[in-house]
Amino acid sequence: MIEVSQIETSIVLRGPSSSRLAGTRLLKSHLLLNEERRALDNAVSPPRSVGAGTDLVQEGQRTDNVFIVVDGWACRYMTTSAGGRQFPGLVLPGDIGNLDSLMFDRLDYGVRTLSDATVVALPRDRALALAALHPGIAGTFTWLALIENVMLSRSALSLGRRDARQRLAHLFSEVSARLAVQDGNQSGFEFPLTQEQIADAVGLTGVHVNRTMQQLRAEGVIVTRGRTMLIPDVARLRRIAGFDPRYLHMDAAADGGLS
Amino acid sequence: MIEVSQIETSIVLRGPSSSRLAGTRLLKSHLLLNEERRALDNAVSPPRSVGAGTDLVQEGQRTDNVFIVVDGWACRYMTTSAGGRQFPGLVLPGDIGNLDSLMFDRLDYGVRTLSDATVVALPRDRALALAALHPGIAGTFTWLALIENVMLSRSALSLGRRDARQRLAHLFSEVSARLAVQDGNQSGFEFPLTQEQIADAVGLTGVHVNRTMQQLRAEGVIVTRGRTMLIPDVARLRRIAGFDPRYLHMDAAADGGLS
DNA sequence: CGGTTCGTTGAGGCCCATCAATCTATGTGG
DNA sequence: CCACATAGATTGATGGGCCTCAACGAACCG
Repeated sequence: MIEVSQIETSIVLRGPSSSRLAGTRLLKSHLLLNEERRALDNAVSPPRSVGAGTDLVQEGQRTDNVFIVVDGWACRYMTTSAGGRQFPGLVLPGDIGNLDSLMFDRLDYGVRTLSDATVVALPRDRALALAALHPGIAGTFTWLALIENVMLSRSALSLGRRDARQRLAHLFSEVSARLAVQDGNQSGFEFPLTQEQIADAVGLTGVHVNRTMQQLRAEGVIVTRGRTMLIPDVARLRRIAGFDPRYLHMDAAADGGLS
Repeated sequence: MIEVSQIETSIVLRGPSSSRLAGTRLLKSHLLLNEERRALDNAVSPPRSVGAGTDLVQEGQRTDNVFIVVDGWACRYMTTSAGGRQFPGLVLPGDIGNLDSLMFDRLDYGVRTLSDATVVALPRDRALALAALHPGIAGTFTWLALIENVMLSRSALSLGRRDARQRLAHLFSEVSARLAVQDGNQSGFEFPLTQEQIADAVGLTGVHVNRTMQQLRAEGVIVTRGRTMLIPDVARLRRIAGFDPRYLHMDAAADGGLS
């Protein structure tokens, strides 16, 4: 929060509108020049507040906007014809909901808020125009897409080859790792997902998620109080999950980047 | 094949070396100018022939090259600490094996050939330099990354919410759809995967893949002869799989793109 | 205080994993 | 040309992890 207001004031000096993308993963890209950051910020719509459970984009719908969830949680969701639902990804505060809309006019998943959220829209044509003009912006888009790739690949390993206990441990590991970058390194964090929604994220049933989380609680691996989760021993959780934070590429400086 | 030789000759006129990327998905990008196509072709290493089962990049290894599988099949593979193996993606002829290496110096998966293959390497620094210089190349990289995103997301739905029969149908649907673009629309195609490898792709056991494929054969959904597969009724297969080819974004012209 | 959402618990069953053996095709050396 | 080895496909028996169905409890809310 402190960091956010700092960024806001520093940008207010430059343009007529305060920063709408402050704290966003897009703006945090190390590939961006400050000038490009400002250009992105100006290209984006005014923030909109939406309630939990509203569709930013419906499954299979077409859209011309890339939605950035400045605050709050959302999910990408898909459904089978039989009614099964799966979240291919969670959208955490500051994340982009539908980067695919940068290139494709139709989305094969939907984006829905899981909590009250404030959202900002980046029109595709403006995004593409900026990318064509600014190499840093273009590089940031691939960078963001590749990070999602990494998370989706790891998720495939979980869904395909891990049991319920490990899948849940992996989900909690990933979420805590992704949040840690934005919130500083706390061991407790907001986790607004319903058990049913957790089930949709890890490919299980709500009932089984319940039983498995009870087991994890009994072991002391996780502590839940209301909608907040606390992980007493992150290393242990990660050991259970087989989770290696090194491949999340959150600290971009450690990677090759533009070199 | 006809198309390939056309591209070759048209490029031979321009540069000293014949096209190394002909027929490759990278070169087929609709975002590319011919000048950019030539630049990419010149940035790439000479083709190398490798046998089946060789690692282009080992799991968790660092590399400075993006490998393009000009011919033959490969897979991205990951393993759990318990020894479970999962393919987050198949690399078909003309596909890029490790696009992630464009931005990250360390890969969290490995890339291994599934058949004899000829491979070409694109050094990261050269790729990034080209991307910074040519908007079409930069856009192509995001486009490729986003396509992989789509496939990974659909795979997540399969792994999380579909049974063995549907998963196999989905795999065969996707492979046939991806191949159709390159080979013309045939109903039969080379499918060099072992049943064990199919199992690694869909998150099942080799034994169960065997039984389920027998069922699909008995129903006449698929016909296998040696390493070639034939799908008598593609529509039926796709119905079983819940597969919608519209979201594969193979015919790029139909999409928004650069507009 | 009735309704709704979400968490929890129990019973029963199925899909798929596991283990292990057999069969077939292919290749190799003597 | 045959004995042998190996990789991959096939089959059977058994068990377990997770699903399904169903009910109940708890928290929240107008």
